Amino acid sequence: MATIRDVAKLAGVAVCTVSRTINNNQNVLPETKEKVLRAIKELDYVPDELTRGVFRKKVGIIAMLVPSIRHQFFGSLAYHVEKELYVKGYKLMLCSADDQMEREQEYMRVFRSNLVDGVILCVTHLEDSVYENFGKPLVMLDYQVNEKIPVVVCDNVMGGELAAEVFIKNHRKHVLQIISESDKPVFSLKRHVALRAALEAAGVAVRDTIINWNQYDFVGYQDLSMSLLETHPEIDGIMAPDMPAAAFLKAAVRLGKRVPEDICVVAFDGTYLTRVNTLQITAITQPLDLMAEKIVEVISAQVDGKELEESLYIFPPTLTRGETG
Amino acid sequence: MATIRDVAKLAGVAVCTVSRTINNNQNVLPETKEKVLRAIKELDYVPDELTRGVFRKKVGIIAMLVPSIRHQFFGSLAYHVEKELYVKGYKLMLCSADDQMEREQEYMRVFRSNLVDGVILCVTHLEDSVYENFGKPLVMLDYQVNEKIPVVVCDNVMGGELAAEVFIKNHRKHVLQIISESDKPVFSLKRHVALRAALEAAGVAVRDTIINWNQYDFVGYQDLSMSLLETHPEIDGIMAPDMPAAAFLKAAVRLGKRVPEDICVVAFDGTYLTRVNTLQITAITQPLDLMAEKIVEVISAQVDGKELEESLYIFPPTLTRGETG
DNA sequence: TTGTAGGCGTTATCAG
DNA sequence: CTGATAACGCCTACAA
Repeated sequence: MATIRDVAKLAGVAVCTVSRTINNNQNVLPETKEKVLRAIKELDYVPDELTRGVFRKKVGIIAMLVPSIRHQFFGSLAYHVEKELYVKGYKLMLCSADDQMEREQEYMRVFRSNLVDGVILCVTHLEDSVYENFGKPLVMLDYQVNEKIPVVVCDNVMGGELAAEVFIKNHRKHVLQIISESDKPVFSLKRHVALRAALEAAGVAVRDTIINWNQYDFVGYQDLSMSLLETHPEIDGIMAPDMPAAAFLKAAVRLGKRVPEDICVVAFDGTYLTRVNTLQITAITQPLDLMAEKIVEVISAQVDGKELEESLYIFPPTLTRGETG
Repeated sequence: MATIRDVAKLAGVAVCTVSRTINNNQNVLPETKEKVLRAIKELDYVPDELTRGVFRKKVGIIAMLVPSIRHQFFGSLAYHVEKELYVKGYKLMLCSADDQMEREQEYMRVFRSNLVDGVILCVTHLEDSVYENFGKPLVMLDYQVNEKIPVVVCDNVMGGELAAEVFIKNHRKHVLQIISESDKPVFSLKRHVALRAALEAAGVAVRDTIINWNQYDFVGYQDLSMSLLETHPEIDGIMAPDMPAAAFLKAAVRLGKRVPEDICVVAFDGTYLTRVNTLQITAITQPLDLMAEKIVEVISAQVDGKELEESLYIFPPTLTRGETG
């Protein structure tokens, strides 16, 4: 790999002239510039972004840490985030904690070593102090450590209420909600509180099942849903994230239940997992494109040293009517 | 952010002593080491991996360029790749070309700027010379430029034949295969040649529909499948990648066709998209875990300057019997 | 065992 | 407009 020195030598100019040519382009005689560009082409020279990064204290990479790349929700979110980042000239470094705390910790360490300019955190199992003392631009998705660390999140209360409406309109009596276990007061818990409140006010019974994210893949959800529906045949409505929702739909159909007459399924998130099924699943859809836009706006503003006006950005979800409720 | 100098000052030693403490740990008096470690902790010092990278000419990051992060196939593959990379101490930088050549090109440029140690390429729309003159460790997934650039791929011929068997056993007469358009002689085309050969030998008619990856999302596939099945009611078998396969299944059911009696669906890839449906889709499953293992082995061997014994690694797919054929 | 000096590839400063 | 020179933060000789 050619260095800037090689280019300078070949072009017969000083190193800094090459540097100027690559960067500002100011104060370089057109013919000198021409010579330099020819040498660059000749040597197939590409500036070392690593070294540049050392100097500028900025590499142009934003990291995004997710529980697992496999989850379609994060795949979709990452898709939109990457798109927005690209427009601003950043590259995305997508990292998967693989649902392990140890790896989450290791990644947080790596992020602090200047390999990235900022971090989008979709997973927050570590101690608050880790985030408080992180020392680099941060955006979180489901948990607010303090007012200094911005959060972009969908309006979970509204989401829970939208779901409740669906169940009420369908005259449900026993609704089951699948709750992801959490060691912290994350925003997504609010949807469950809201759903319960709205349903109980309407005289509907609500049952909670708490699950561990890292314990289930689709097959696991399938087993869980089968046994739950068998044990509790009274259940006539379910709210769950997309993947478990699909599993419950599958289980319900297998058990001979009619959908939506016997059982309603409402998926929370609304990725295309809710559409691939023969029956389209009714969903509370998070506006991932808008959220991604805000996430990128917030993280890049911080990288540029700007002050943020708010620290909490809430986006309303929408109800996507499907055939399951 | 504290630098190595701050640590040295606080610990009352020279900079290089700190460096040695962080790295080798050789030839440092236990008590000196102790002092240094205390200072590191005190200052919450994290070495600047950027600078280290400049020196070592290695950053510990491997990039993976995919057509689009949204595609579950690449999400799953990335999941396994990341897992293997992590074990070897590498971080993954997952990049999405978003099905645009321009972005593919831009990423290839960035990759050469030393921000990554090697690249896993799942998308290869550029001129061969770009890959030939890349100058960094490379692994490709579906296209062999030359014998110097290693390829990890699933046995597409075998995959096509496995699919053909399914159709033949089900006594199909008119099979449709969905082919991704390609400007290059990629390996995945072989599955279609193999399927056609095997089916025609058995007297089964084969129809091809060529699609453009970047033209369809699930809704697009749904429209396509609907119109194709309506226009060609004689079709009684379909081979397609997971997502279009799911779309065809949905369309078939909507059109009142019985599955698998009236129409068989075989998905190629076998990600969990084939499992979330009420009917599990029969699939030709690529061994992504094994492939990822090999990919990482091959890329890291190159980063370490080792010579590769082979340049083509082919993995047999397996037939996952579902309920659609 | 520890410290000093020089270099990695760039860029900014300040002469010329 | 262009060229030395120092600096970024770290690491490896080589010297002490």
